[in-house]
Amino acid sequence: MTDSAWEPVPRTRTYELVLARIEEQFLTGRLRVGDRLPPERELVELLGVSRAAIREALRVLEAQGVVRSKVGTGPDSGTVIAALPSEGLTQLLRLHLALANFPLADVFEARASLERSSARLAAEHATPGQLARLRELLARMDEPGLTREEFNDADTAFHVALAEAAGNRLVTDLTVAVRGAVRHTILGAFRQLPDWEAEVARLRAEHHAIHRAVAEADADRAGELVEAHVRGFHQVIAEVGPQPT
Amino acid sequence: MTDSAWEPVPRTRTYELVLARIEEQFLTGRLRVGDRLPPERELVELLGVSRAAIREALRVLEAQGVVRSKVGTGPDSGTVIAALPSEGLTQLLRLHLALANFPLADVFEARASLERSSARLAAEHATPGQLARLRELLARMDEPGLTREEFNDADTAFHVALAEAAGNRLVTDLTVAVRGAVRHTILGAFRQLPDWEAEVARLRAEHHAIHRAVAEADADRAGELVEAHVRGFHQVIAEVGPQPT
DNA sequence: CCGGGGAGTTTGGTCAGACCAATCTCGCCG
DNA sequence: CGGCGAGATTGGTCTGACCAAACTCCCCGG
Repeated sequence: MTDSAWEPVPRTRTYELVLARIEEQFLTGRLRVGDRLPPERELVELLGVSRAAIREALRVLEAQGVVRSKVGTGPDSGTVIAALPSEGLTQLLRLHLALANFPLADVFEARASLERSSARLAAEHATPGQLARLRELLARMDEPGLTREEFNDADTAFHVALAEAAGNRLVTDLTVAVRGAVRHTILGAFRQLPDWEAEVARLRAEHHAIHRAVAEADADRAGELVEAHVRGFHQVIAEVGPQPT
Repeated sequence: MTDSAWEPVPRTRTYELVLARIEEQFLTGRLRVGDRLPPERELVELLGVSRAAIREALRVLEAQGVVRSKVGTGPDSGTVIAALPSEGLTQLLRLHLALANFPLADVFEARASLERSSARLAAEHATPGQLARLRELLARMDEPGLTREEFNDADTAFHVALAEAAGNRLVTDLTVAVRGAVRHTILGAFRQLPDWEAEVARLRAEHHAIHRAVAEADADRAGELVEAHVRGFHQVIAEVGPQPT
């Protein structure tokens, strides 16, 4: 304990205190998803700080996907507690990706790991409805004449649906976020592909194989296939080189 | 395309426009980690918006771990681009955990998946220095008389070091974030354990086994051990029941 | 000549107060 | 009975001011 003795208390900013008060309401369960926060002007009186401080705190919560604000007097107006983690996660990942804090390879590595797990769980727990949803997205991707954007969005939806079938909300939101964060990168790479049709054919075949393994409840195979699918896709993206946004 | 036809453009708030401008600088590489943003008052003139709008945007970036602000005139004062994704991630996960958007089981499931991957990669790529770091943390955890908090922090550091040895920054930051987000929960559960000493002994043994597998470059075993370790720990935490913060 | 101690400057932090705009409520009038 | 408009509620934005931290730099005394 000789080092860092008497480290001074960091001056806390007002908006952080506001944030702490609000978080406290979450932890004690006094505020839950769907509830409305008091109006900003009321919080000013309750907490004894300026409206600017209140608003900065609310902006942070909004960026985290915790609240959503609307003007007006309606039942869903005002600032209400929402649960949109994937949006906040997406934005966060996207910025740090832009700042090159996360190499693209790391993102794909994480995807491979998470989605392998999703596929295994989905193979074990997927409901008929979830399997139908996967088939529906397979059909969508099989449609001829899709633009690269349309195909990618269906592709993303397929992987997200797989995560949903696994029944893990955190992994689902992470999947949504990661796909959202690299969307631009992927679309850029798609445009550079020497043979787009061949690539799409390969992706379609792999998706069908994954769906089959999941439908047959073969967790091991489903996991392996998804992992290989993600890695193979990364290979393709990496080969056309990093795209300037 | 019959539904949602003519969906109106959502009125964008000023601070979001500011955010977009700043993000643009990231994407084009004009602003990089370590650079300083113009002073708030200067941004007011550059972008033609009020200082409040600027500040709300900066708060968001700060919450995401993208910038860090300090008063004064020093070289590292002002608002500078930082790269602290784990802090933003931690806060985000913690709030959504508090709001019960993420069941604890989901968090542990994600951990199991990510850390299995980390262990495998670490077994393949760990440098001597990283292995030494792991040994150091093992020794720390072996010290007698540690408080539950001290043990948990060393435990967390061990798992983070493992992720670092795997060489994946995104996964490392996710690991830090997840551990930070459930720190309170874990400490609360620790206090309820019927036999703390026995549990610690088990954790120590498992950590040593993991380190051994990594040191011997046995990826398969390292992965299996970590996955089992995380699941077993979850079992213990879940058994003592959900703790009221 | 050297060094310490202000004064001044820069920069984020905070506040007060005002006005705008979207949206709903409710009662009046046709 | 129905529609429309006034008013209330609420977030969105701006202006302008002052505070406090932290550095720069120069002046004055040794």
